[in-house]
Amino acid sequence: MHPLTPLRGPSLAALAAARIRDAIITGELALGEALSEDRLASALGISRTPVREALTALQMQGLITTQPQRGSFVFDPTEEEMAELCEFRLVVETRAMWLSHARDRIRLVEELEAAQARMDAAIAAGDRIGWAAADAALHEAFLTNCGNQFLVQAYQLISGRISAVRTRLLGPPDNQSRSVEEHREIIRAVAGGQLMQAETILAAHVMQMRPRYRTIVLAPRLAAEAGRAGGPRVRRAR
Amino acid sequence: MHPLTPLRGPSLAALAAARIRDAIITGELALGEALSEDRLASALGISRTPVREALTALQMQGLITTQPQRGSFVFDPTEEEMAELCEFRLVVETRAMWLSHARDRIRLVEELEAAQARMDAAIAAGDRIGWAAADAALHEAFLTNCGNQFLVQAYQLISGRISAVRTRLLGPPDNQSRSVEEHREIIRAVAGGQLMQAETILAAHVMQMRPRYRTIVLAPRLAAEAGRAGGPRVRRAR
DNA sequence: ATAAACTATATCGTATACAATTATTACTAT
DNA sequence: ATAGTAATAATTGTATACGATATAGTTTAT
Repeated sequence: MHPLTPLRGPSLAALAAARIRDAIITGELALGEALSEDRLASALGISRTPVREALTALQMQGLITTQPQRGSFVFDPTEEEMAELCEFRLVVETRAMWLSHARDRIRLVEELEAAQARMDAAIAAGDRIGWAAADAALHEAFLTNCGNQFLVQAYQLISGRISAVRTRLLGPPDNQSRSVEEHREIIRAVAGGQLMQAETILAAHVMQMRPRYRTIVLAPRLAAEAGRAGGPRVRRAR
Repeated sequence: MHPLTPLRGPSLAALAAARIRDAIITGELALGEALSEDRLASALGISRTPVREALTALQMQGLITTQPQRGSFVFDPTEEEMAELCEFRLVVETRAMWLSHARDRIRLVEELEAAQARMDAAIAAGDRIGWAAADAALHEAFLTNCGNQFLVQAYQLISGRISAVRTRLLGPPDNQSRSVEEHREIIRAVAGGQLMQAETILAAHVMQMRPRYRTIVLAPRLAAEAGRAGGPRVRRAR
């Protein structure tokens, strides 16, 4: 295939970015949590320089916000931002679905089904992180072969945030079966060439994230704050 | 309006990013040209640290590419990449036009006409850079009030590259009047609520960039290389 | 003359040190 | 007790130094 593999080790900055990104997505770092360059550097066993580079990269992906002389904070969307996020996500995913289907629908369906299989396995094993990862992979399957690198980049602009929020919403088992069933329906529609129908289901599926975010993430937080009995007080962005 | 203005000076890294970005857009730095962190730092009178930060930011905007241990290079799109760039640009601009029109069409038309006026003035004054800037402002007017920050971010993913290429295409005076006339038609259609028509003109207008890029940028370069009489040999990415 | 090996230079990647800014705490006066 | 103030700690922003790697030029052997 390729003439010769690159064979270059990733830089510490890239490794740090990947590691921190993972920590945010899996929930190891909480939404809104303050990040100290010093502590991150110590924790990762490297100096602050590559950590800073990683943080600027993560900032571009919207996973953190940095305030001058104050610190960096894990992103922490309001409900309105969540709505915009979903809206944008839907635009990009939908367009990518059409492009991808037009280019190579066999491959598209294959990848969708592969992700679906991984998801089933993760659910059966009770692996929540694996489930979330497979969910992300399923939706990203629309992008991988859409043929426009800029559409992919546009999706990367939000995919991290989507993944991070998704992890936090993997709660109520009653939603599991529903979500799984919607995925199946989407795949079935795409495989059958019923893209308009797939679009409809996809829209409903994607837009569910907003109310669920409010119920599962925002509401408990407000309740805790009202009762002043909130857990450990964390430094947050304002 | 705002409770209190931030009143914080921008960091050296931000200043450097803006300065280098400007140099790329105005043509002070050539497409494909090699950039040395050391030389940039000396030229800007700062250390390498903020320069590196600026370069990572510019890389995210697609204005440069960085190769490990080799250097950074100003972006230098192939014709295919240029086509994808235009395609994506059209998708985003069109969608933003509809959203913006629905939200506040009065303001949209105002901003379009303001940019148009700036453009006329720049052309009359023979200010090519000013012309290009006004052209960019006109198209960005669709974005500024579309109400979705992520659409704006998606546009920023490519707007720098678009601006940089535009500067290089400001050549043949015969295209000037045509481009100006198209802008007028777009504004007229938007003001009249004829968005479908505006979309059609916008599509033609945006897509012209690809063939013009081939003719004005790519073709002369190939000719020079064939004759081996090319100007000063510059280090380029491979 | 050509190709291979070696040296020198340029460039980036990372660590560390210091300065500037912000937040927190302790303290004092009312 | 509360508001204001000064001292302290924590944090980022920038500069500098050093090592690692890639490129270019030079030398040498065939």
